[in-house]
Amino acid sequence: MIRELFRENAGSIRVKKEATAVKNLQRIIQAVFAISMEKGFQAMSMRDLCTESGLSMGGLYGYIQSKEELLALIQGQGRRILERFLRESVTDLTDPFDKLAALIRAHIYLSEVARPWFFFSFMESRHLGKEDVSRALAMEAATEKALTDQIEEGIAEKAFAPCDAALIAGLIKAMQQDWYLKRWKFKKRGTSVESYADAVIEMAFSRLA
Amino acid sequence: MIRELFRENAGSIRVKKEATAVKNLQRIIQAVFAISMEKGFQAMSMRDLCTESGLSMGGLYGYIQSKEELLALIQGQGRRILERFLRESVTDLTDPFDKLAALIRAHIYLSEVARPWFFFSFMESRHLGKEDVSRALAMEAATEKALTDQIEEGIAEKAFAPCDAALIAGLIKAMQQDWYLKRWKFKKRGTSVESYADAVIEMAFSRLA
DNA sequence: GTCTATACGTGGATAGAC
DNA sequence: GTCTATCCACGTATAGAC
Repeated sequence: MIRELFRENAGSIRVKKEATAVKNLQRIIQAVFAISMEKGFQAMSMRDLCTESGLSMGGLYGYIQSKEELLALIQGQGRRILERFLRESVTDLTDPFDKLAALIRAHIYLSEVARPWFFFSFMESRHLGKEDVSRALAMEAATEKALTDQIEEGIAEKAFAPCDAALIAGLIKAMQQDWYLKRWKFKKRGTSVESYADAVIEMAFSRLA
Repeated sequence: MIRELFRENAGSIRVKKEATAVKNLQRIIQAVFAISMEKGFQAMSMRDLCTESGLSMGGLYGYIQSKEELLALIQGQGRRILERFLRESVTDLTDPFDKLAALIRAHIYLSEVARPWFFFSFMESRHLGKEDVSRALAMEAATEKALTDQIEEGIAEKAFAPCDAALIAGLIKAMQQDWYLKRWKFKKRGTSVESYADAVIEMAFSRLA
């Protein structure tokens, strides 16, 4: 995953030895997540990042060209994760309820696995450059559209009751998002990712049945 | 509202003439919301704030003691709004469905009226001092508990089907929050606050019936 | 490839005139 | 009560040694 990121950005990374570069990029990105989770990306100084990642200022700047570019880099990585997810989430299920459930569940599980990125992206993507903001919004719209399409398909097959599919999709998405936005809450309560996904699915099914 | 804020913080505000102080505080807070909405509180420099609010650096510091204190000030104001809301949201309705609907609706309407604060608070409260973070979390828990209690009451009266009230309350809250977190989306689609609240209520009712 | 040292700008905050 | 001018610390980014 980081390897891909290295290859795609090889042009702007001064360090050429792949093994070293991948190892350090990994540390840098993890450090960014750790610090941003606590104080936010804007408040993170490059000195903070050096301390946390174990690199020096000079070393760090061998991997990025500016703090802003670092933001875009991480954003890009996440976009790739999501794009792959959207491509691969086409299942061989046929029942509309099963298909919708699979879609809801897959997204929640993905956000559990890649939670640092989801959280980071939600909080920081507003601060990107104009172009990257549009791309982030496009990804957001795409995930929501996957839900909308699925609901409309179910309505067309008369499996779901007629309703405003886009509106319902938005509500489902809001519930999905809460899983990575409020993790501290769920952790405290001991809610598992499985039971949370089940709860969202049950809520959606009640509404659509 | 700003008047209250002035009186509660009179000790740390150098300007003593109420009319002037209230007017300027109003401008300062609006400016903070405007800038933070775009680039975030951390990225907002005090010079940005001066330009936007129309005050000079010296003038500005007659109202606050530090940038950090400004954050706490705004946070405190919002907390008062929410506290008052929670006190006043006790209705004279008796039907569990009606009571729950009223609670859901009231919160969404409040977040529509005081949207800048809700959005700001969601995005920036993590960056407060330890003590203020706890207070913010406590408010969050309180609003969710109001929902939980209402659901449990309905279950006890056999109006709602038995379920994990806290989990359902969390899902409802997630949907409520989406209204102020994704306003651009709803604006683009032309979704009205009334129809959004209706949609959330319908979703909740389907699940609980 | 990585470090240390440093340049240069901007940040928050204040002193003192008006 | 408000402004202008200024202080000093810290921010990002780079140059050059190793």
